[in-house]
Amino acid sequence: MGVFMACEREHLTKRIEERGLRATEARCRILELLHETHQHYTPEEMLEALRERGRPLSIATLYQNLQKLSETGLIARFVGPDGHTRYDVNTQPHHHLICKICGRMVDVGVTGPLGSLRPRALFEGEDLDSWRLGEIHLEFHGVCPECQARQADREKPTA
Amino acid sequence: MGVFMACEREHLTKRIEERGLRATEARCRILELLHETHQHYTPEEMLEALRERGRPLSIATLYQNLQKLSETGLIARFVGPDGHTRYDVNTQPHHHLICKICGRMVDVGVTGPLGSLRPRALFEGEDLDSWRLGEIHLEFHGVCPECQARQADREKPTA
DNA sequence: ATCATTGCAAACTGTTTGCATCAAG
DNA sequence: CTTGATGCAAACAGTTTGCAATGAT
Repeated sequence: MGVFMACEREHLTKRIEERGLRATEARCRILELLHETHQHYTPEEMLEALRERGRPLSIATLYQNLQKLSETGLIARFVGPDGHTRYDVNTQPHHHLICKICGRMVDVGVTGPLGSLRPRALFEGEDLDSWRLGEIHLEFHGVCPECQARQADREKPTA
Repeated sequence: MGVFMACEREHLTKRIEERGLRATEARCRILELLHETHQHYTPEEMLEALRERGRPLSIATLYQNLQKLSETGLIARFVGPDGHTRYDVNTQPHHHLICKICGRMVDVGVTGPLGSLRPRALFEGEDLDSWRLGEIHLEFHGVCPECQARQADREKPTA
């Protein structure tokens, strides 16, 4: 990973400047963090992660940059099921796989007959047929490998 | 609707007391609002709607009651795609149909082969096979009949 | 020299809490 | 009369903004 960091930095600089923004330290470090980890950080978590990786950012600068980066389409803002605002480097449409134990969220695609799913009315008098339908966004819920292992640990020792 | 209001009130009272809460005016009025409209109100919107329907609730009382009602399972709290906390009388698992113009959200079921959908990894080294998969939650995005009409109005007059 | 960016502090929004008052069983 | 509910005001968390200092072109 460290091997192509310098090259990454050049690439990032280009992508940032293409959008008419100055490629400052702060912006490069934010994008690096997101690209390297594929995680969906909250601003608070990002602040912490950036602090650990070297000199910290001011909270105002972080928010200002998250705003610029997302309004120029370099990152995507969304609100997780926990209600916290999070950011994703993956600006392509995609789905989410969410661990119901630890809350970890992974970007995924989908295989299967997505196109044949249709909404079905739950209340009388609701006219779904007149809606013009578009994209479907999926949330897969499950338990991640790490949390399965943790559950297994908790059961076996006593057996 | 007004016909079985009194009966509704009795029914609500019973449901509230079953959960060990006192069936106060405030609680009945909150549940009535949600049951009658099937809407997904934010606290702010609820305050406004309740004000219009008669004597207003204090904001603290509203929040306190939304907390009690959702922690006892009488209503469900969730965070909409706009990031606002919303409440739903439908505590059964269900999906959402969302108008991408006005943001209106309708509870729906689904028809089609939901069970044959599988998440697909988007990054190398991501091991989805070891996840234990559970429920899938769908968000159908589209344009509601009202917004389609509004769009049509905007186009035709000039033609 | 100019204009974007930074970062402090203050403002603001949505939500929760402490507490005195009030009302229901 | 005891316990839960109400509602004001204060506290709080997350986010945005005004503005002076700084940095990049």
